[in-house]
Amino acid sequence: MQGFLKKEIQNLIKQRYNLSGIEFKVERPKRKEFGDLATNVAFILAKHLKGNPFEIANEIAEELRKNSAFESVEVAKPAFINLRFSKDYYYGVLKDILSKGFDYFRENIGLDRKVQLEYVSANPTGPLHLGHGRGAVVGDVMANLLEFYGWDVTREYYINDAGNQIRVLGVSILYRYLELMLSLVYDGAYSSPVYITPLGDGTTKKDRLYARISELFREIGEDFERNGYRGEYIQELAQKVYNLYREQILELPKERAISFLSEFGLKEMLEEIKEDLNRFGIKFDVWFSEKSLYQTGYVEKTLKFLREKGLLYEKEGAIWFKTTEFGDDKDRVVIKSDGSYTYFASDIAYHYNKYLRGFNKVINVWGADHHGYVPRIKAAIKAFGVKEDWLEVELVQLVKLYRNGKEVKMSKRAGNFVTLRELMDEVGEDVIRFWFITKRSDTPLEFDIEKAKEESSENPVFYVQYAHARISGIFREVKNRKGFNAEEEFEFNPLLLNGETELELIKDLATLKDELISIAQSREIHLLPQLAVELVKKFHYYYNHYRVMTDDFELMKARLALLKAIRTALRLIFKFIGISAPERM
RNA sequence: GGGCCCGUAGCUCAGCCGGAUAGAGCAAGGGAUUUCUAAUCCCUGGGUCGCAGGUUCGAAUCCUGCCGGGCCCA
Repeated sequence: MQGFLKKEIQNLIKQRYNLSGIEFKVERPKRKEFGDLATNVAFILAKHLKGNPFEIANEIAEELRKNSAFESVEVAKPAFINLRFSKDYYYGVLKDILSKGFDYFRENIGLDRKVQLEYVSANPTGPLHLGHGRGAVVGDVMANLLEFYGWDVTREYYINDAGNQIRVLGVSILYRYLELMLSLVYDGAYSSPVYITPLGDGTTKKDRLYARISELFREIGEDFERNGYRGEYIQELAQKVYNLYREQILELPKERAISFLSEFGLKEMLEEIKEDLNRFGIKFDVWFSEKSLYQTGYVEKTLKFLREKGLLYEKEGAIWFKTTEFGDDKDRVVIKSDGSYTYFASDIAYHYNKYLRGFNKVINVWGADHHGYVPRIKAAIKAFGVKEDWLEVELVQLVKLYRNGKEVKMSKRAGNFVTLRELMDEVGEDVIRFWFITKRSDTPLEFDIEKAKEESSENPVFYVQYAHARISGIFREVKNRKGFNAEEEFEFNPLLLNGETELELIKDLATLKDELISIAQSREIHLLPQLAVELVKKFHYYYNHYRVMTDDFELMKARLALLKAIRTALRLIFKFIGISAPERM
């Protein structure tokens, strides 16, 4: 609708004023009296033409009046142009929605270009927490929108499986495993004859187990104290290790044991993360391993590329990348003086890889604590000779959790954090998904568990879902009592929908497409819940003031048609947000 | 010390590429159902848009400084 008007005006100013490429706004005014759509084009033109805005507005209005799609075109002081579409136009929209369904709202804006979205990408060293959950929803909803609007979308999770923290995971599991073994030895689990029969040297198998446990404790104890992960999940992993391997881990040399447990922990954690995400309605097309970048020589290849461009140099035993040449405020190390690679090195390689895979656009959904990292990765991209806006970084702020009005402080190291899984158990996936995108993602989100649960009846999530359930309820009853199946296609007379609320609802539906497109383009997904609430609010009003199921069969059919169109719109928005559309509540 | 983000109703937040009387949800108070689901609807109150300047016909919105909160880096 907006697009239609915008084009009309653009043509018009080209013809009349010989201007093109003028940026102006077409929007739905806050007040009904100002019409269905309003534009500020006259203000903008006045600046270009150095003319009187009011006069220009009148000139344009005069031209627009010739178009039969508009019922009225008015100029309001200082120089707004307010338009009203004809009823026929709106009835046409309603019929279109019914015949096309979701496709009415579709438009190929992406032009089938390839876009990659990288999100979550949590280190597989612990369960997903709420911050990850927020990033997950943000990434997923963006992907849903872009996919619908004509982009060829790849959803990707980058697994940090190459760094030191994987080793720390192994150390942590080993430590807890040792604790477990120690308590078992004490509790007499190893007191069968096999273990207590003296061996040739006067010791027993049990003695040797005990000695080995003590030895390993001495070797890794300090490391664990300093860096180890403290969460309970580590104990659970240790228990799993014991169930599978019993005391066998003790027989391995220390480093072998650590790397074995690192691998074990990594696999287990990834499985859990996948399960959680699955339940949260999030599926990735690609799980991209950082380690693979080393194994396939990608990191080397990328550094070679940079070296040949003269962008690497040595200083203080380390290899540096001249990111300052591309706008960073200092150069960055890619290979440390001990010869190991930095995370930055593999990140550059990863983005080089994305570039070579031919994506037209790449969107990274990152935790906001990485914001200092953006200039250097952008620098790397510029070094590839790629335009800066090829990469879009969407920063997602923390989720502050409240319980009983008190903030729950979370730290992964200290292990006292609430996991996404726990929250899903407690308040449900739909509530979380909805709430996580009600705020702009770059500002911190406060999430009160008690509120989300206790005030469930006043919860906006249920408010919008209830509308869907109500429509479904009407359809059920109409079928039961009147024997009319509204699910099938049927003819109706739109002229019967001339109540004020009915026309407003149709207008809302007509505007919705423009709004969704705008959200997809600007990535302002926090507006989706607002859109849903606005539409649903009007629906609930309608429900309370108009009766759908009546003896006037023609009127009933027309109203059912309207409800069906609303339901289509709701389902589409729910699909984008990723929440369910319940048939009854 | 440098950089980034935020400050709007009692609370949580929209609005911010300048435009018409600054919005929504929650919370507070009052009302609505013999009818398709009351998880609903209607009405009411509530604001120095952090402060001070500047730009402009016009500023919550843009610029500068300050105050307050958060994050990153050194």
